[in-house]
Amino acid sequence: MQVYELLTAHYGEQHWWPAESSFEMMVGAILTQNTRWENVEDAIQNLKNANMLNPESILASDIDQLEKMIRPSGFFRQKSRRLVELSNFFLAHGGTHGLKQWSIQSLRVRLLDVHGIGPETADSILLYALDKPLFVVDAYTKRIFSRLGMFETAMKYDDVQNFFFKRIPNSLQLFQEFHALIVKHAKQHCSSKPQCDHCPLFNICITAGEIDRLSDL
DNA sequence: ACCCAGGGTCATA
DNA sequence: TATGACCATGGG
Repeated sequence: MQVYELLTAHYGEQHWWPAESSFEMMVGAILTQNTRWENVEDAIQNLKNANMLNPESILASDIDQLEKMIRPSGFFRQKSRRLVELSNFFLAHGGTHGLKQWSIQSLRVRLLDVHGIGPETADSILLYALDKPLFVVDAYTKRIFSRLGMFETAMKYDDVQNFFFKRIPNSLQLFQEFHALIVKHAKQHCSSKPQCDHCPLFNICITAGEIDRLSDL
């Protein structure tokens, strides 16, 4: 797909997800829900400093302590509960090694069954923590490609995902890079700038406010 | 003072 | 099925 070529030529290889372990990646996936990554980094650092970035410690801690550590990442009351759910799920399935034994589909169903894990969080975990090839759809993806006239913003998650499954090769590497590049582009170019210099994507700005203004045409 | 962020759940019609 | 409210902190 042409968008991928443009992005990768401009930004280079991303090598996502930024985490030192699979479990850390999963924690990050929960914490970054509708939240800037910079805030999540503070929360993760707090957990690391307290030696709490593992499922056993999270389950052993009381909820107040956990909430305090992840406060910078926002929504700390629901997210603390979600981390507990994640930890239970992680241990119940035999950790990263155990999880990797399952097929993509059964893993996805099980992840979606965890309270607080929706389609994007599930697919992110599958793609970046468990090395399962899936296309991750986020708000940026919808804005970029709807702006390019490929589909409507109102398309549902699974329909957008299938749109890409039909058009790009089924490759773990490609899926990992593609989503990372989309997020990279969103952060680097479209935060706080209506017009970007040397924009690799035809000056398509994809912040929430910008797309609303542009859609008035 | 306002808008937004690497979503998801729940209540309502 | 499909909207809307709500969650909460931190940066622009």
